[in-house]
Amino acid sequence: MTIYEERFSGYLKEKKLKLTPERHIILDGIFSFHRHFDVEELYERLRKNGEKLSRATIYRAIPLFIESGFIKEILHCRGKASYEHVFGHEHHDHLLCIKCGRIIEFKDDKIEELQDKVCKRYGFKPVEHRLGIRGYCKRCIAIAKIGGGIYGLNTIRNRRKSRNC
Amino acid sequence: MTIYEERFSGYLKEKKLKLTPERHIILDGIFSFHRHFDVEELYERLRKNGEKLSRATIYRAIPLFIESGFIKEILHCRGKASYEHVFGHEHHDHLLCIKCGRIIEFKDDKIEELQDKVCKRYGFKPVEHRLGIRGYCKRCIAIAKIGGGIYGLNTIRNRRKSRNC
DNA sequence: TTGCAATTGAGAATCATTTGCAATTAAAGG
DNA sequence: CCTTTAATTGCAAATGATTCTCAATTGCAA
Repeated sequence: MTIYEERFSGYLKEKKLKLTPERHIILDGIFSFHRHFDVEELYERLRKNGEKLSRATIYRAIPLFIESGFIKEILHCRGKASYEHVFGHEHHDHLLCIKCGRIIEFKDDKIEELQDKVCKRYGFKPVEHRLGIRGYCKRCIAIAKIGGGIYGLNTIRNRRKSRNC
Repeated sequence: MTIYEERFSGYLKEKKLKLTPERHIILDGIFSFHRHFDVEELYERLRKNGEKLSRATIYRAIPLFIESGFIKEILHCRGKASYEHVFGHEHHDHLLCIKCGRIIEFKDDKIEELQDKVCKRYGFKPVEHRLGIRGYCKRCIAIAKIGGGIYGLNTIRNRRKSRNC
């Protein structure tokens, strides 16, 4: 039993919830993959792995994983929620391209420090934080330059087409 | 013409977009209301005001307002996006107490600066950003010290009911 | 005034997420 | 092992925010 499994089963017991095979499968799926994921991706990955379970079960399990601190939701894009696992990983923040949807991770200790300072200033005990910057990524800027500038018509049209984030 | 109308019309012209009566109505609607709003609320408010325009037009205008820096998206809860206007208001970030729900606004220029630096590092052009720190506020920490601990069952249950927003 | 690309409204379409329900099952206590 | 019971599942239908389609309209540059 991995440390996550142990911790998760403890969490469930405490809440009088059941450790079902499905939840086990989902947990493994989450921790066997080290990138952002959304429900559909997770579902398909598990399916390809031969697992049998339904989307609904995953949707129903997500809040449990969030609440127990295993995953957290990161920025919404294209009307879809994305998650990443958190347990045992270093914290980082995100740049989200509102044109192509790309997510760039970054980490900046100075920013973290300043956040702690702010918390101290307010007598606030931080548990987690989320910093997301939306804008245009390098590649989309380059493409836009050919087509007439970052804020050209193309950009706006494309953003609309791609369900602006 | 108000200063935001002027600025918005400049923005549109630059992008070869049109300043339609509908966009004007939406702009006024946004700035005549000083709280968070979602599209449905804005739509109904304008309707009650006797304005004739469709939801679709509002949805289509939102990206323009975001991109031109007039509003920003503040949270996605239960599948719905909320916005607040920004123009003429200083930017601020949030401390969110996960026990009592209090929101404390703060501003830190140093953090903003560092964010810009990060963007430069990645060749990223920021449009807007969001920083939210979740944790426990001063008052709740004080209460917890007397009572039974920060993580009361109610807290956890309520968080689940509200879908971890 | 004209030409035309941008915009609009209305409702249909989309698509992620949620829910109702009947059948199944984990887990606690015999 | 057996029973009991509330939790869980899968499926499909429902929901609900957002986007799209398209014909008709309109802002605005020339």
